[in-house]
Amino acid sequence: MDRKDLANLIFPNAKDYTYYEEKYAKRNLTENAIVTRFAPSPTGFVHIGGIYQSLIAKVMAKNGGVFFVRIEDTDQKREVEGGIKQILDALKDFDLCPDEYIDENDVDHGNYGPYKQSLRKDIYQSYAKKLLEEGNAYPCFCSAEDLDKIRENQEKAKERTGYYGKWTKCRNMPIDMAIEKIKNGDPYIVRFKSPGNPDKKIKHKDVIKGSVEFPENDQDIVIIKSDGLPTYHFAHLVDDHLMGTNMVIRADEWLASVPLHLQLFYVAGFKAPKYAHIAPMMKLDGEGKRKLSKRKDPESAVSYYKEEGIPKESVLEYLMNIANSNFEIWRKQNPDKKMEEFDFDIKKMSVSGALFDMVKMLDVSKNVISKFSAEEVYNETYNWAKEYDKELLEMLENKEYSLKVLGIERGNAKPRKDIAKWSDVKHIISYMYDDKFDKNGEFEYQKITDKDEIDKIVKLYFEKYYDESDDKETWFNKMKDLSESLGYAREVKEYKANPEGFKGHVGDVSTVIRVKITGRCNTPDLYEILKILGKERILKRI
RNA sequence: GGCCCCUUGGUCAAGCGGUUAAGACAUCGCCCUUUCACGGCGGAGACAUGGGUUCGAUUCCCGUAGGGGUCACCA
Repeated sequence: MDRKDLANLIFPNAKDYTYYEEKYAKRNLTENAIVTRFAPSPTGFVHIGGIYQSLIAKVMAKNGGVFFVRIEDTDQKREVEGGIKQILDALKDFDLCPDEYIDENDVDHGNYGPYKQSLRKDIYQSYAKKLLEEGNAYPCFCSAEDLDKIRENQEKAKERTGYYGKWTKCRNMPIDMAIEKIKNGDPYIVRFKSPGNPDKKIKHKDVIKGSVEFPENDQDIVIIKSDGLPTYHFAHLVDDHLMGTNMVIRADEWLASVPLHLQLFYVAGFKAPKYAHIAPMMKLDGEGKRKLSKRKDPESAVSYYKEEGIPKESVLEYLMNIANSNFEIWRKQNPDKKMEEFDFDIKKMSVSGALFDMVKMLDVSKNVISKFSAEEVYNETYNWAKEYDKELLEMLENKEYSLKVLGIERGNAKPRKDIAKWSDVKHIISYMYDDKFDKNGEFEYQKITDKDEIDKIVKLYFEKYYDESDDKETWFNKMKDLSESLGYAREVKEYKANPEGFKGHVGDVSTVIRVKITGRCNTPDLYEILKILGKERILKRI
């Protein structure tokens, strides 16, 4: 009885791995094209970090490379129904559609599928069989209790924990004995037989982190679990080899596994990909920082951005900012270029995690939205409202009118920057809608607060000065005339030069009109507001 | 605890042995402005710490402290 018999006993039906080597031909790409991937688990939660990773993967693959998505569903306990659709939808929402993927109906798009690990069981088993035959893997019969015991002893002896070297029980089990146990029906899993020596170091050059040095791996990690599915590590080896991945872009929590992964590739005889470990986004928590957490931080979910109405362009711009900080300088110089034109350099990515700064994200978003046309703002807000705000939706039903409202101070050289997210819009424009405006509300006036004075100003203005057909200059001059007639300065400068000589200035007076008509002391251009409101509606407000 | 990585203003960050140590967000002041926003100008604000190496260290080396990651039949 030899290793081959053992391998055949464990995987009697597995094809020889060479079958897959031939089936999945090497990709025919230009020399520097990057093949990379996003490999999420369908857990029902899409983390913003996944979008971040995909963004980077997508831009890395843009020059003739391939960006594919592979669903990592080997842990069936964590799988959630509809998880795949959620992931795909999220990518689509952010314009990050992969070149190759599997859809929610298990239909593959691409020639290197299945792009879902639970559908690749046979493939993994073929490769596990290969390792078994070569003596690079072995069945392990240790129970959970055995493993606990080993760990206990290790802790007692103050040695590293894990299944390795002298602590292993099954690594050197005679083949005949293993065969007998299997035939006997003893439960087992398959382990990798690590050739590593932890006294030796391996040097690895990470694309982002640079040179790192680790002790060699000597852990005999599990490659095939008792359910017949592979562990992440083994699936990574097989899938990324077969799918032709040449750069693995993943979260930096994987960095510590690099010695293992490199060893796996080496032992299997395959060329290892390059690794780029990206630092996670962090969040301030008391004194320290921690990763953005699914449980504690709503902004960790991609759904948050959709719900808040933060446009995808804003999120993407902000993420690009974090990824390559010189992006914002480029953006300033190239305000109208598409983000794809930015010369992204993965080597410039930060090695340590940045605090996620929502204030800055919203600032980025204000800039992004300020470049939108009124039509675009309208459409986006409308779509958002359809799903999240019925009241706003009603306000927007009159498109022609809404377009006017949203178009105030928009489209010129210095556009308004007051909208950071679609959920802001209702509050920003509400006074332009009569049913949202309560003329008897408690308004806060700025300088002039005396009720009689306010009434006097308003009365006089609408009786003597206001004319709907005035152009802006005339309107403005009349405001000055009004001010002057009541003892206020025509010009602010005039007032500042001689504050004793006036009751105030034209700004104070126009603020009274502004508050009376809008209920607010801060609004965009009052002339435009009055114009859009129209005489009839205005008079009802006074 | 073992192993690994990191440490420049409140935040994100340029910097690669000699700089007045960029820029952005936030903050403050001024200007512009009939309000606000925008825009312009300016202010305050940083190289964690102790040793080396060097003519000279934010930059290189070692230690200390702090932070983060990882040590599963989870990914």
